[in-house]
Amino acid sequence: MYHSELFQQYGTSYTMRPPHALAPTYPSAGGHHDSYRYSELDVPSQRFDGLFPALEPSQRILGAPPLTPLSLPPGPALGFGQVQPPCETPQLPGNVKMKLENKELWKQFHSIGTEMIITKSGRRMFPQCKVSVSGLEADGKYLLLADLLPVDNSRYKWQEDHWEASGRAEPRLPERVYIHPDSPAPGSHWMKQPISFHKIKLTNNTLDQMGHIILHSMHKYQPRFHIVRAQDVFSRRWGGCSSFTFPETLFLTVTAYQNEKITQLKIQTNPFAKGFREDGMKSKRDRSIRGKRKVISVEQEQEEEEQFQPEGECKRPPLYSGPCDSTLSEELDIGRSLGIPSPNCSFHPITPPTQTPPSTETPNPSLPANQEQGAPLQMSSQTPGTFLQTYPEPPRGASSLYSCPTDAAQNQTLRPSAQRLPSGYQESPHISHSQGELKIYGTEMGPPGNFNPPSCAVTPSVRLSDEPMGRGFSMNFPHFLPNNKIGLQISGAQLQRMYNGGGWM
DNA sequence: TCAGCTCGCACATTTGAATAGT
DNA sequence: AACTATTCAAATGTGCGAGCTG
Repeated sequence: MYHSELFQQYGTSYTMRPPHALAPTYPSAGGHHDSYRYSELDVPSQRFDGLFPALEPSQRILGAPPLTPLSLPPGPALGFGQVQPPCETPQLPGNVKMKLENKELWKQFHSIGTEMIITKSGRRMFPQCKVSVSGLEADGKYLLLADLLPVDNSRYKWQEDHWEASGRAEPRLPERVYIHPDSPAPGSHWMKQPISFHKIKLTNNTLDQMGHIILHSMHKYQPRFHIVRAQDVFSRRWGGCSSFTFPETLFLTVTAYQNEKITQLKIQTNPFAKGFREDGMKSKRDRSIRGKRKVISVEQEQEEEEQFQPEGECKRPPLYSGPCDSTLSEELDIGRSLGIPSPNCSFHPITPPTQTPPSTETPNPSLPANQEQGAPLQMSSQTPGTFLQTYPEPPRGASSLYSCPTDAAQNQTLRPSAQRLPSGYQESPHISHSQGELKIYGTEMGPPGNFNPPSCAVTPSVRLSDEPMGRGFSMNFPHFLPNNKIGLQISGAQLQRMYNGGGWM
């Protein structure tokens, strides 16, 4: 689920950080940048006046940034020269861990230099981002989010057999966040099976209206994952956030594959590219007979199944058996058969600067504790050989959590205005809306640990109410909120505070 | 001139509705 | 009537390659 599906009326551009952290500018190697403004992405400020009455319109820059409900820590190596305010986001417990499930496959790509196709209409990632989490409270509600961070300020070029930097990066694009469609869900739900982000789509269309993640071609990006705690079903406060990155998931964006090895590995491992395998219709060997349906023997099919289908793959996920996003397994562990060397790269925690940073670079002393510094994402002039050596092994015992202190005092000041809620919202069976608040709620909760949505898909927002849309909106999640069992509320005050750079509470 | 991008193509997979069977 | 299994078509996800563009 993209944020745009949750907050349609605001457009599709939401940043993961408060606007003062956004770079309306062009980051340079020195951490300073020239002013740059995406005028075509500006959103009329009056659209947000109801939500952020206290904000100066001048703060609303770069593609409707104010509307993020998710003010997360800025990424590493972003080149921002602006000091961040102290983060008030409470941390999740230290035992909250995230693991990259399909690490071996990622490593295979990473060893070559992962390339991701981006298209105007949006392209899924392969390998997909698939993680498992632990350490959550079984009955606590959490959101899982993902975004993509630019790794450095360089644009890259493929030179015969390797990537090398070739000039400055394009101006930053509005950062978007992918919200896992199961969100929010109890910790027991997130922990019971791997969580797949396979529905993330990447696009190079800066005017994309579909909510896909907008990236520049020929740039390096690092996926980042967030676990955000929603304190309880009806809470108006959210609390706790942990962010994670995995170095082997770093990739270069392209509109056409540059490295033939990547092409072959994608074809060999991606089920959707089966038709391009050596025994497929589009193989080089068989292109002359294109148009004729290939007859594959049963034995061949079985052989393929054994070779390429992962154990327990859900080829046709049964309905009502749990969220597909969490159970779909589309990737294949063929690393051993391919004999591709695995680089020494592993889970890379986003470590507070107070702890030993796994980076080889000097942490920016001006950065406060709420900024990630642990990920040594700077890469430049790399060859496939050096591609692997960017991430040293994190020190043992390094925290896997992003953390920052809680500001309890400010928490107490959060008093979302009840009058903003439409009349009768408490009786509404689905979602109420108003200028300042989105309220998705229900009256029943299943037993802890027994969360089991009937379908993986979150239907794009469907208008339910007869009220005029105006600045408010109404949504329904028929797949996700059967019998109104799950609730989520975002208050205008919370949004505003997050926009102002505050935390989650 | 050319690197990079767009678009249409063919093929494979996924998805869900329709239908049949129990 | 309810449930399960199967079939089938539409939707979607792939890489390829020709043509376009700046």
